[in-house]
Amino acid sequence: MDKTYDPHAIETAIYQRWEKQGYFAPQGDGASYCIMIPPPNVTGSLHMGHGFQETIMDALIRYHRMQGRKTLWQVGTDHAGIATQMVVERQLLGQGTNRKELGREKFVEKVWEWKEESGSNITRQLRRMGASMDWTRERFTMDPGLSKAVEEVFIRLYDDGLIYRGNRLVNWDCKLHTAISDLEVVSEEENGSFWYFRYPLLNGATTADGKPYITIATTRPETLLGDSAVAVHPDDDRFKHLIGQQVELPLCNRSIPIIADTYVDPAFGTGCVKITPAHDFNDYEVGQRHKLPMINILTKDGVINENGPIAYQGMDRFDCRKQLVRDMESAGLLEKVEDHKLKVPRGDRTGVVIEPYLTQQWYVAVAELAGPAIAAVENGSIEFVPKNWENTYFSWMRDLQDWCISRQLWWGHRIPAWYDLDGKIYVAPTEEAARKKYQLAADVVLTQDEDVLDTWFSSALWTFSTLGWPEDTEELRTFHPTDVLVTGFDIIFFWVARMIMMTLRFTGEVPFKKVYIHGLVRDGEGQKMSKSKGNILDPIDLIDGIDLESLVSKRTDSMMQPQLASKIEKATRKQFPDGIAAHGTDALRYTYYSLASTGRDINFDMGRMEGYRNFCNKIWNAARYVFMNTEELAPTQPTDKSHYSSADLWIQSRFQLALQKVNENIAVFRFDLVSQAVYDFFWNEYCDWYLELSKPILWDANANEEQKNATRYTLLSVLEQSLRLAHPLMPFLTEEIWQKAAPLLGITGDTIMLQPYPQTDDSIISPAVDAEIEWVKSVILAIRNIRGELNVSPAKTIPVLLSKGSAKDQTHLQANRQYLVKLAKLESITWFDDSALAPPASMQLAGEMEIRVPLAGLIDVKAEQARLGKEIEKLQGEITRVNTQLSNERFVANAPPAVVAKERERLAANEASLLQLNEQLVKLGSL
RNA sequence: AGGCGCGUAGCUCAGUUGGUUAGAGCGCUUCCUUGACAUGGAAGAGGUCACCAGUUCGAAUCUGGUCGUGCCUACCA
Repeated sequence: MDKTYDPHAIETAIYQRWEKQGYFAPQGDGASYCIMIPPPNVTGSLHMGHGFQETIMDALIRYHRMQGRKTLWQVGTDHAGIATQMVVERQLLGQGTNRKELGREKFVEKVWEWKEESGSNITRQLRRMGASMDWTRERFTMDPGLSKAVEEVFIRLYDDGLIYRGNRLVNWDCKLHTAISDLEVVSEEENGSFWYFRYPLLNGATTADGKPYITIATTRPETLLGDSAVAVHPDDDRFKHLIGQQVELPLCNRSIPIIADTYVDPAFGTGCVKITPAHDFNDYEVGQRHKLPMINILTKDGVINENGPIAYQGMDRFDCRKQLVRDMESAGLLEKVEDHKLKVPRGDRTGVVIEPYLTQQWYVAVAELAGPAIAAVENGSIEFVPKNWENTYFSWMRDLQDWCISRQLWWGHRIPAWYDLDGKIYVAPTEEAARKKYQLAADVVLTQDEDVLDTWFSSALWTFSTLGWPEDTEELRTFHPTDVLVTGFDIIFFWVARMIMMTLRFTGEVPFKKVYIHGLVRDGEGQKMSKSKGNILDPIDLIDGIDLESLVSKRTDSMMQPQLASKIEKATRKQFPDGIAAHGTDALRYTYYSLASTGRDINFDMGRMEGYRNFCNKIWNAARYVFMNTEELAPTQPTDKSHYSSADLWIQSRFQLALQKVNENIAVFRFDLVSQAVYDFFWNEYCDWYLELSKPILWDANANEEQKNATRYTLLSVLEQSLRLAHPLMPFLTEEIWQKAAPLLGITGDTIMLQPYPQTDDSIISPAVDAEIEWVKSVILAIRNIRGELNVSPAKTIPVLLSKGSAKDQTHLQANRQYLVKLAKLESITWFDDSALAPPASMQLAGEMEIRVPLAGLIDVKAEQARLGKEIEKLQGEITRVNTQLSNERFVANAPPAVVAKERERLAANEASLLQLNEQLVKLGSL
């Protein structure tokens, strides 16, 4: 084995072997365990969030697979209607054409081409992460099986009256020419203006203070063209008398009524509100209440249409705004303009301002679906982790609006609805089926609806459509409901809630029993990663490494704002002067786990990743040591337990404790604690102590062969178990080493992946052995402390004198003398029954036992006095604290007896230690 | 405006139902190339647990409030 671990040399080959051998497929007859991947966009690429998510899922999958469960990780991708269509449209633009020129059929063909071409990108990256998903079952939301499920669901919901067509206001994206759902709109505060317009009163009416006009305030002047009324609050004394009067709508040559509605807040603005039912959600409601005309003034492009005055027709909505304000001003009707902050709704894909727009769309009536979906979480059939997300879920579900599912796109599932010439609707999978279902005469002309379904409609069916529904398949029976959904909070509404509703409706089962909600991956400073901030990290770059120039150009390529680019370049050069080193997949994964505590975002820390890369290297080198001692002569399992040294028994016991921690924490998704348990055990116990403790035995010419064999066996078998313990977290490294370790133990099996996970066995846990090795450690630490504090060269062997210990100390000493000599580098160990006879020395305590390193020629008395002084001071502080505590009667009376007893013991022990140290100090002083 | 989080070492984070001297990694200081590993080993330094009040024998932990900070939802034309 090489001296340094080189992940690059092994990872890809190992993965290819796993996949080729079919290890990712469900196996055996165990209880099923299934996770559905949240399908990434088929044309997308892997980012840090994906990396994190897949890493969590893979650990769960590998863990349960090794537990003997029949495990399926269902993989697949999403067609992502809007995102994908936009990418292809942009490409076409580059080729000097566009989708309209191509026509629908050709365009969709192009998208399929692009999907085939780029679709493998993200799946290749998933493989690099080591994700053990069953690629033979890869699905795509638009493949035939899933499309069939989509049709089936649509038709059944329609037939049940839960899907309907309606003419109402939607969020309209003027760039995409499609409706989008509320969830696809992001509102952010922007600087705008508040324009105060005067609407002249007609028929000689005046306001309470005698003005011949009323003033309204608006943030969207252009909507004036579609006004149907002006509203005031019914109890507003300033305007009460005007209710029912007419005002002139400026520039439009028509008059509109003044109406009363409690929607108006008299304290805001002027207390008068222009009402534009066709272009504002609130106004729409008011319009409905008062039966006002809906005047749509915009085309699908956001241009003023024929309903506007001629002067504005054909004008873009924002140009119109400017022109209209100018015109109002010159008409003397602009009272004032104020700066105003307002939330502007924008499409999350296009970034253009969304218009409330009146169109025909398809809707899912969600009320009936929501009930069971709420109940499933209430009664615990579905559990959120962390639990507090359930509140978010409830609050959203209980105030659910009907779901607009039609999109005016070409890429997606075409809506299975046909219209005859009268516009009558027929819903069926095909035209032929429609004729049959509705018994239509052959001469009835049918045309299919042009729209496609919202992408989330098909993803809502993901858990059961991927398993073959609507057929009653073996897979469905075996793997549904799935065990856990691992996803981010940002799509609880988009996806999780809708999956729950649809799955309950169509399978009668919950889609998953648990929902593990993880946090967002941010950069080391807690900033959201984004292109414009230039702080994006690519998981693949962290695995393979990347040189500075490539990183800079990657981060600054295709920047919209060049001044940002130079800033990003500078920051990048400062943060990564040498680029990013290769860390390997296992180190990246481990970093994710270590940061994956629940209920908070993850600030990705490069420093930590380096630490875990080092951990990988540590494992690698520990394995080298083990193989050095076992390769030539494979150890055999000891026939008698007595052959084991106390260190052998200790490390076996410690392994069990680590295993317990791992099991407990995986069950509650605490991967940070899982990773820490493995790290602590392997580095701080196995490497730091056990490997060192094995040396005195293996290198002792006097030790018998049975003892040596037992130690070599323990070295190897604990290593092998540790590899299995860690495999779900670091699959590649563990596989590589296991391949070498397993044969030495006579283990047959082609891969660690399919080996059983280590089994807990309480009989291996031994508090007595644990205490014994703790004793050894404490003595060694005490001696090392003396060495360190007093600067004794580590190369120098030193004598040690022990005294005042208990019988137990003596027993421990006898059994473990060799460990002390080797690990503390001792020349001799002498037991003094009478410490008064001890020569001048530096002293440390291990319990009551005094440990002395004679001073002669080694150390200066002053330094030793200072060291003792420090110890004494610390002890005194502690004694004072405990004394105060114990002299508090109420503490003694109220605290549990065990706690009081503990404090008393502590006081006694500290006082004894203090006495010993003081004596020592006096002794030194007399020199 | 409501809702949910967060605030612990220089940095990134743990800290179970209140109960030893509040932990880890990175960074820092000193020493060490000894036969697994310098991506290493040994020994250290470093924290008024944001602030205030309360409950309690006892609070990083529970309650209330303040400040700071992040996100989500709904929004006033």
